[in-house]
Amino acid sequence: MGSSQKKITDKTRQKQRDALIAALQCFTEHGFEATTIEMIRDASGMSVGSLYHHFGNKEKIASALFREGMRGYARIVKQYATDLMANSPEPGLEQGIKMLVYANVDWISGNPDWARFVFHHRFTVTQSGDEGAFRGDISDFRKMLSSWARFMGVAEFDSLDINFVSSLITGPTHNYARQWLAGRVKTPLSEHREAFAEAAWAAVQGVLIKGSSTS
Amino acid sequence: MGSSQKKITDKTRQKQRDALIAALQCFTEHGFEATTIEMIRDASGMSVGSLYHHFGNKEKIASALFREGMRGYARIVKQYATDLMANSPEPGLEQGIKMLVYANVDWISGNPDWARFVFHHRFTVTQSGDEGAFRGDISDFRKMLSSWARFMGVAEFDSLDINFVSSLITGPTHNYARQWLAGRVKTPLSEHREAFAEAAWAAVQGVLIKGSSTS
DNA sequence: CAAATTATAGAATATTATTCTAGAATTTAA
DNA sequence: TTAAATTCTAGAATAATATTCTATAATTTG
Repeated sequence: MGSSQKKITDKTRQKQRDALIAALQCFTEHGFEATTIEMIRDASGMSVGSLYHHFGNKEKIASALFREGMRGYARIVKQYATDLMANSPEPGLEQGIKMLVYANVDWISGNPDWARFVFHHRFTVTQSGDEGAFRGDISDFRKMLSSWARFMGVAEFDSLDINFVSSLITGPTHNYARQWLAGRVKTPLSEHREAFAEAAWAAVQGVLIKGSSTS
Repeated sequence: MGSSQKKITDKTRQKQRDALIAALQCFTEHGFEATTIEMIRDASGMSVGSLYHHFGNKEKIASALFREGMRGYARIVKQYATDLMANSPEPGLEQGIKMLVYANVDWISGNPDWARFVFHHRFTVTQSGDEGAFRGDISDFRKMLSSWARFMGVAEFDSLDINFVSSLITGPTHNYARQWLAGRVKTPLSEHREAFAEAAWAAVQGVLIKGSSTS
């Protein structure tokens, strides 16, 4: 592919970011379907032409937004991991897993609009347009998990499907988060922070003991 | 509201069902956004006028589809619960919880297109149009869970947020299912059937022991 | 500074959802 | 059985919306 690298200055990058925030507000308020380009134009102050110049089409706006959201998510996970390593010289698998739950709960609680959008578009976006762009972002968490396990010498982990294990860890949190973000449950996700961490650890222990779920 | 009850014959009900199946195929193949009314017209053999006569608009087609999907899901859960009661006179909480996981895994595995659609639209649909219509459907599972717990005299359950507990049980399964349905993981959900059941039980035990997660 | 590139604007166009009108099929009620 | 009422079908007409296009302004590069 002729990757005709356009020069993008910092100022325009910031404008794009602002436009994405405006778009996110629209999506949050009206949903993706219902927001029109016109609405985004209004909210962002950009012209239709500029929006299309920068993003290509509505789908790609969502795509860019998704990637931006994932970057924020990856950032906090990395941060928490770093902190854990700094504070405890020999963190166990339990600490590692709970840390992952905390990072998830905290990011979602602190960035509900981003989280709602990311959850809702993880599916849609991935199968359309510029996939390659965020291939890396998504798997950050997974890679971290497996290197953790390796680092801590949990041999049983190698025989487990990494996707299966991460579902155990984040599944309940994400499931509840979706409900909470959609307003279908009132008790904030954050109130179950500790309980989800405990449950994740218990679940992983459960399969490590039985241990026959090879992939 | 003037509930001007239209008379709906069995034949037309069947036609509607057929149209919904056709719509589901379109959505499965192209995604909701990308499928046009025209496509659904083609696939269903109906005219645009008929489609709008029966469903109202594109969103309502999705809504009807969602409800149809949820009915199928509720049916299998009810079935599994009945079978469990029939086969074991005094089923424990462990059996009950594993049964719920099995029902979920089996329905999703057996109806991937429906599952994909339901997962993707649980959010969208709920916040638009005719909400009341499926208020009941969705909560079937939850109600069953709490009556199970009551039936089995698990007192600790009363102090737990029912939404929290059902996230523990179905969260990992659904999380993995989403990935699998989107083609992002290859190992079929069904291969982890037993492991997810074990994990759910372990997770619930984990919070029951700690038990301080009151709502 | 001049050429080249990138950004902005909004009108023009194309696509798609929705509405509308007329008539066909079916049901209801006598 | 038949006529009125209701429901269904069809596709053209319309409206809403996404996308493209053309022109110009701003910015960067050499």
